[in-house]
Amino acid sequence: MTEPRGRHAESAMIARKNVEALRAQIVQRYESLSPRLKQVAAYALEHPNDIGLETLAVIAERCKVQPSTIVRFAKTFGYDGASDMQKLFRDELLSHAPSPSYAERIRQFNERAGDAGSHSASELMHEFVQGNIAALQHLDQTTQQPELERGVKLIAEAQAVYLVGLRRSFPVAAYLAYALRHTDKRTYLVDGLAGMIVEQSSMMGPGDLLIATSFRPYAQQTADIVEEAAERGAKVMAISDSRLSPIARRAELCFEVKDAEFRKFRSLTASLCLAQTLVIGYAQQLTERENGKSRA
Amino acid sequence: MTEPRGRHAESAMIARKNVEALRAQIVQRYESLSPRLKQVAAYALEHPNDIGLETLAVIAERCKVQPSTIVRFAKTFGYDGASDMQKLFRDELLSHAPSPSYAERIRQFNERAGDAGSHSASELMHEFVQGNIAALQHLDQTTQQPELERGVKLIAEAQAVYLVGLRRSFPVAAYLAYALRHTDKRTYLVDGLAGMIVEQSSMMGPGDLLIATSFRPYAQQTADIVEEAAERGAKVMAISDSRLSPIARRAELCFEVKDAEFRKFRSLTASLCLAQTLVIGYAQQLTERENGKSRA
DNA sequence: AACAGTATAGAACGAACTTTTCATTCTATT
DNA sequence: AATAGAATGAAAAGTTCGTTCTATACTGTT
Repeated sequence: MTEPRGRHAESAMIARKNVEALRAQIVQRYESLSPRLKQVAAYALEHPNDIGLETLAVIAERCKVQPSTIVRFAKTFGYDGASDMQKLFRDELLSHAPSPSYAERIRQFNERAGDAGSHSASELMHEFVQGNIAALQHLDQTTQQPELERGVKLIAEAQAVYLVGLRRSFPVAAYLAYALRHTDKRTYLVDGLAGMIVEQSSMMGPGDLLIATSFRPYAQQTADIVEEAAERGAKVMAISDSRLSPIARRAELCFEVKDAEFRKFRSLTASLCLAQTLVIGYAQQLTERENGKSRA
Repeated sequence: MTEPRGRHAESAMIARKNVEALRAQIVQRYESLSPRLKQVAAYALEHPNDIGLETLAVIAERCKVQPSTIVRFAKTFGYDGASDMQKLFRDELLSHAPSPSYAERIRQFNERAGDAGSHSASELMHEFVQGNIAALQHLDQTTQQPELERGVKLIAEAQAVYLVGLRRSFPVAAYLAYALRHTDKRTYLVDGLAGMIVEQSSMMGPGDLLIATSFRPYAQQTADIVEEAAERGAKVMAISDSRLSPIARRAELCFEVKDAEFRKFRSLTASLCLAQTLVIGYAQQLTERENGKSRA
């Protein structure tokens, strides 16, 4: 009988104990695995629940390997067989058990709710998540369909799109630049590199669109660029937290976004979601027109 | 052939849909059940997870009944067989499941979004909002408290923090740079400006921390910088979509983030929420220490 | 007390599943 | 170019599992 455990014997024994250890094992040994075993490894990391619940045939089919490969994988990591490994994942699923029983569920919930107040890192995250979800839902409720369509239309009609967003708004502008460059639209990120912000924005002209993002406290430079764009005949779309903001006043169209905020640190979740909607809305319109043309 | 469905036929059909309805059914009909079926009913209410995960033989043994009794129980409540009923409990387990259920939701979101034809702009936004919410909840559920704390600690202990994220990951790095500069931490954004990416990253040394962000398809340059950081003795924190990614392997700590995605356009919502948590976690720790000092 | 109808236990069966085996393909080395 | 060794795919072998069937025990009625 061949011995499947090599120099990984001890560590494999550790991996037998819990899924977390196994995950670590998989990551550590990933590079040394054969191609098929890599497939299984990746799937195991991505879909641990499937490993625990589905049959080998199903898992194999989803990994695009033979059932026997799953067994080989399990043995490689020190298990007697695939079933043996599956037990581990199953137990894990149970240990995180969501609904042991009604009483238990309610008890756990109360415990979690009860010890709020102190701010451990994961409590912080939980708060942000809740705040960001609220911000997203607010965005969804308050954003008007016609405004979105006007936004997409502005992008579609622009010869070129200039993007500006400084300081905390910079990631929004950067995301828009990245995303729009995946379409055929000429896109320029006004980043003020080498103090050339004036020079960069002096390129704008009629037929162009400036998408300006700015939140309180508004950067003066952003307002200046909006001003310049308007004077040069470019259209302006604003993403801001108020229609009264300096960049909103000269704008053709203004999206008012209320992002979650926590101790001076503004989240950008809602703004980015809006940005994504605009870009994909535009990309979709492009696709449809192409299809329309090719069909016609 | 006898018809197991009696006057409970319609309600049994409802019970088929979800565990909650079945529980109600069981409670309602409990008194009219035979002794053995009562045993099974009680067990099903108390240990729904067992019903979903264990084999009939095991469940039967724990109920102190024959396996065939479980089958009769299932048929009494309108299922084709015990396996049919088990599926229900299994799905329930998965839907409340800790991690991959949300991953599943994100996946489903992506699928739905993928095969969609044309959408109005506000429908698009609604879908993004839902997808992003799912991604945020997934983040909250899968991120481990100890990992977050290690992340904050890594930042706190670093002499300087270097940030890298190219292409679609750039906004994350930019946001981290912006946010961290509002603390006292020395922060450098490795942006590869003027082709100086190698020069910029050669500044790193022992005691420094590199926070690298990269998503599929991974930028080779980002992996190179991680490599260089590790060789120069700097610690590495990775924000990525897989622990198997090139940047994750050399990392001290890796956060696995599943962002919503729509036709190649990855959202950054979850990644940014994680970034925010880390920074504010660090900022809070700073504040607490200052307060501690001033009181002493 | 006998009987009809129902419930239960246990064995038996067939289907599905995991594991093993073996032939073939691939890869690296000489 | 040849060959040894590893990796893989396909299928057989062996096991486990869910379901059904039947004999028996129970319950309530006449």
